[in-house]
Amino acid sequence: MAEALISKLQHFVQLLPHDKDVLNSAARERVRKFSPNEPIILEGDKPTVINLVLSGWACRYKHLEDGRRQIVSFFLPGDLCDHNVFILRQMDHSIASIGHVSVAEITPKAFDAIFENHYRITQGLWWDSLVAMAIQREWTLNLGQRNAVERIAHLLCELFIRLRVAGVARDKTCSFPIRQIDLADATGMSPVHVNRVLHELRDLQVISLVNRTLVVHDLKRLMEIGLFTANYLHLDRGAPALEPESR
Amino acid sequence: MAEALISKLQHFVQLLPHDKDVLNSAARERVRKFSPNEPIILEGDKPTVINLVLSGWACRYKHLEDGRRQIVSFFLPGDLCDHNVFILRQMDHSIASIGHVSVAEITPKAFDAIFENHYRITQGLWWDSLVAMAIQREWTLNLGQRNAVERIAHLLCELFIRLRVAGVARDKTCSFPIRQIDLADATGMSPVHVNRVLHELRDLQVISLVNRTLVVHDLKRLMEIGLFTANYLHLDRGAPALEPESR
DNA sequence: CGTCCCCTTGAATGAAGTCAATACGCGTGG
DNA sequence: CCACGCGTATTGACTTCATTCAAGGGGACG
Repeated sequence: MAEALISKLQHFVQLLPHDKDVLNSAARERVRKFSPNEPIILEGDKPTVINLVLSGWACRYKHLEDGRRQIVSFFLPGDLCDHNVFILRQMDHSIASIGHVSVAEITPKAFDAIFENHYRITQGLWWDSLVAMAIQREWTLNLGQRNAVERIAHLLCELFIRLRVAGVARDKTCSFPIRQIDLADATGMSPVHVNRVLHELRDLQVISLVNRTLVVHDLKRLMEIGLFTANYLHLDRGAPALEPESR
Repeated sequence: MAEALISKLQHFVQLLPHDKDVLNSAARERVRKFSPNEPIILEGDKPTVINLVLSGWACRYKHLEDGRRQIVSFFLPGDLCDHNVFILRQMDHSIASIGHVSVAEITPKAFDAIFENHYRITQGLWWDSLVAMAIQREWTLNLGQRNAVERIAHLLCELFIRLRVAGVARDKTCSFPIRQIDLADATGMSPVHVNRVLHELRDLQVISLVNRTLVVHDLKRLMEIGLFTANYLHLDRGAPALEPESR
C-alpha cells in the first residue's frame, strides 16, 4: 500500500517493521481512485482529510481570474498533503489527478495517533514536510532565475530523483504521465516553447520522452544543464538516489 | 518585544495576557542586531536556533552557481523561520538582513516548552507556518503567470497587508526598506524594469515610494492590477487588515 | 564634503510568446 | 479490423515583453 511513502521516509529515518505496518494500515483505510484530470479537492473547499498518493501523479494548482493556471507542485507516489491543513477554513488551491491515481484519505485522528505513538514516523514526516517546503522554494528560484532550458532540465532532474527516492523509477527510466501542457503550466512557459526545449534536450541525447515514459540517458549532463544540486532534497544518508544505479 | 508576532497571531487565535508574556519573554532571551545586508545564516550552515524577526526586514535567498540570486521570501516583523529546521543537517538557503534588523534567537527547547504547555500559541504557530507555505505557493504563481506590472503590484499588496497584520503599517503608509535591486531579485526581473514598473504605478497615482517609505494611495486599484486576492493569507476572523483602516 | 551606491532614462537586442496550420496517435464505434 | 475524430504534439513566421548595455544624476552616509 504505502510502499512509496515508506521508501521515501527511509531516506531519512530507519523504520522498523512495526512502523511500516502502521503506515500500511493507515493507508488502507479509505482509498479513492481517480481518472486523468479529475479534481481531488478544489479551492474554497473545507479540508477534512489528509491525502496520500499511493500510485500515479497529481498536482496542486492555482488559477488567476482570467484563466491562467500555475501548477505549484506535483504529488508523486508517496507524497502527502500538509498534515495539518485542516486548521484552515478553506483551501487556497486545488488538487487534481494527472494520470490514473489512487489516493488514501487519512483522518486527522489517525495522524494524531501516529504523532503520539510513533516517534520514528513522526520524525520522518517532519523531515518530509520540510523537504516539501524546500522544494517550493526551489521552484521559486527556478521560475525566477532559470531560463527555459534550465527550467525544464531542472524540473526533470527533480522529478526523476524524487521518483527514485519513492522507489518507482528503474535505472534510467520512469513513468511520466504528464503532458507538455502540464509542463508548461508548471514552468510558466508556453506549451509551444516547452515542445521546442524538449526537442533540444532530445537532440542533445540527454533524455528521451515517448509514450508517457521518460528515459534519462545522461543524468549528470541534465543536472549541469539545469544547474541542479540536490541539497534541497536533504537526502543525507549517503544519497543513493543521486548516483546512477549500479543495476 | 514580540508585539508584531503577537499582533499577527491574534488574527487567528485569541491570546490571553499570559500567552503574550510567554512570547515576550521567549523573544527577550537572546537578541541580535544586524546592519543592512549582513548575513544572518548561510546556506550550508547547521541550523541550531529559530530566528524571530522583532523589527526590520530580512530575506531568504538562494544563489545559482553563476551568481544569479533569487529572494524566495521576505521576513517582516513578527516572522519566524520554520520552527523545526534543526531536524535538517544543513541550510539549503541563506538569510540576510535588509535594513537594520533585530532578531531574537529562540532555542528548540524553548519552542518545545511552548508546544507542550501553551495550546493557543501552538495553534497560532501552526496557522502561521501554513500561511508561510501558502505564501510560497503564491510566489510560485506570481513568478510563473503574472507579467511585470502584475507581479510588482501583487508583491506590494502582499507586503503591505502583511505589515498591517503585524501592526507596523499606519493607514496607507509603511516603512519600506528594500531597494529596487531586492525587488528585482524577488520578482525575477531586471532592476531596470522594476524601476520602469514602479514609475508606471506612480504615474497611475496608485502608490508612491520615496525615502524608504511606501504609501499606498489606492489599495483597491493596486489589488486589481496585481490580480490580488488575500484568501491565501487566511485572515479569517473578519480580516480587518483588508479594509482600508478607518483612521 | 566627497564618495559610493542606487536610481533613472534611452536605445538596441534577444528570449519566449502568439498565431496558425499540419501531423500524429489513441480510443471509440461502425 | 479499419475509419473517424478529438486532443496533443510539432513546426514555422512574426510579435512582444523584458533584458542588456550604457551613460548621467541624485541622495545617503561616513
